[in-house]
Amino acid sequence: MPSAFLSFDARVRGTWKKAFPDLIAGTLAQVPPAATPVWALRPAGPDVDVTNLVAGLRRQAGGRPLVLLADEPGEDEALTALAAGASGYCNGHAAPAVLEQVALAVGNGGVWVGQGLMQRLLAATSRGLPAPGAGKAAAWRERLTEREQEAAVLVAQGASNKEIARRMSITERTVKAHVGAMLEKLGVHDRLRLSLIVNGLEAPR
Amino acid sequence: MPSAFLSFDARVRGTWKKAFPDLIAGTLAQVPPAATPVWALRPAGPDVDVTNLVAGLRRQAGGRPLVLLADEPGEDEALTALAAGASGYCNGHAAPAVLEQVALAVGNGGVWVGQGLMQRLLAATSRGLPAPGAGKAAAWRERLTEREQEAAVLVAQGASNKEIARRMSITERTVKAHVGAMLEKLGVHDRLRLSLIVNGLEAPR
DNA sequence: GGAAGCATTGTACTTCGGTACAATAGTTAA
DNA sequence: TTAACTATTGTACCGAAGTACAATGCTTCC
Repeated sequence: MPSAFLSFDARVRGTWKKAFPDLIAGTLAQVPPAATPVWALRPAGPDVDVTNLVAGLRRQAGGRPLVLLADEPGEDEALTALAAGASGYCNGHAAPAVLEQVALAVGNGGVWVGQGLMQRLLAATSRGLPAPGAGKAAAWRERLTEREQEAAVLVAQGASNKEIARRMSITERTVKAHVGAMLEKLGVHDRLRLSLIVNGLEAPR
Repeated sequence: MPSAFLSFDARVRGTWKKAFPDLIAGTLAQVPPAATPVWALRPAGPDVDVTNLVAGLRRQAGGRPLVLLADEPGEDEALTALAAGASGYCNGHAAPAVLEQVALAVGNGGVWVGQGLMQRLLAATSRGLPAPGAGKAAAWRERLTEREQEAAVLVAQGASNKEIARRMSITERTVKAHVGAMLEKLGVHDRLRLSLIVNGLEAPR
C-alpha cells in the first residue's frame, strides 16, 4: 500500500520519493483513496490552527494514520498535533530512512515522536508515578488511613497546617496529629520529604 | 549488526527468531558483544525492581539501546523502564513485524512505546505541564544565581539548612541568605513550595 | 466485655525556618 | 571610579512545624 503525501500544491520532495518511490501526491484539500499512511505537509507560518488542520485531515483520511510534516517543527506543536489525533509529527526535511521508520511505526497502528519530545513526555509523566520500585498504586497510601491520605495530599501541595485545618474542617491540632502519624509511618521527619514521597519523587522507607 | 536477546536461560522464542533470524541469545547476567539493540526479557513476578534491572542491563550494554520485553506488560512499568533509560518497552509475545519496527526505531536512536502508553503520556502532558516553558531549561534557574541554584536543588531534595551548609561548605546563616533570596525571587514564602517549583510540579510566579 | 484502631482535641515544649537590620569583601559593568 | 551585583556572615526575633504526654468518643474484632 503506497503512502499519500499531501502539500498545498501536490509538490513532492526528493527525500520523500527516495523513501517511497511509489508514493501518491495530493493537495491538503483532499486525500487520495487507497493510501496508508497519509502524510501532510503543514503550511508555513505561525497562524496555522494545527488542531483544526489535523482534525480536518483525519476526517478526510477516514481512519488511516496521519503524519504531520513540519518544516519548522516545534515540540509544543507536536503535542498539539498528536493530541488532535495525528499518529506522527516529524520534520518535513527528514532523511528517507527516518521517513521509512515513521511509516513502519504508524502503519502498524503505532505513534511516532522524536526523541526530544519523548524525553519531555517522560519527564512530565514520570513525576506522577508510584516512584521507582513499587509497580503498583502509590505505596504511601497503603500505609495511611483515609484521613491521613487527605492531609498528605494537601501537605504535598504546599498547604500549611492552618490551611489544611480549614479545608478539612478540623482543628490545627488534629492536623498536627495526622501529619505526625504520617511522618512516623513513612519514616521521615518533615513535610517536605513527605511531599517528595507523595509526589513520587522519593520512595517511602 | 544482529540483535541480542537476553532471558534467564538464553531461551529464544519463535517470534523473535522470525523477526531476527541471526539474533544472538544470552542470559540476563551478561550481554554478548557486538549486538545492537539489546533485548532483555523481564523475569516474571511482581517483585522485580525494574529500575535496577534496566540500570544493570544498561551498564552491561555499554551504550547500546536497550529494549525491555515483558510478558505481562504494564504501562506503569513501561514508564519506569523508560525513565530508567530503556529505549523501548514492549510485549514479549509481540509479533515479529512489531519487533522489527521496534528495532528500527531504537536502532536509529529513537524511543519506542506502544499506543496506549503514548495516549497516557499525551494526556498527562497536556494537563499537568508547567505550560509552554517545559521544553526549555527550567525557568527558575534563570532567575537565580549559581550559588542559589545549588542551594535550590538541595532544598528541593529535602535537605535542611544545616545539611546544605555542610555540603556547600558555608555557614547556616549564608544558607538562610541564599534561601531567602530564592524565595523572594520566585515569589514564595517557604521551601516546600520552592521544592515544588524546582521539581517541576508548580510554575514559578 | 475488653482490646485495638481511628478521629478528634488540649497544653506545653523544642527546634527549625524565614525575616529584619545589619556589615565586609570581591567582581563586573557603566 | 563609582554603582550594582554577588557571596559571605552576624545577632535577633517571630511564627510554624514537630513532638511529648495526655484525654474522649466511636467502631470493629476476638
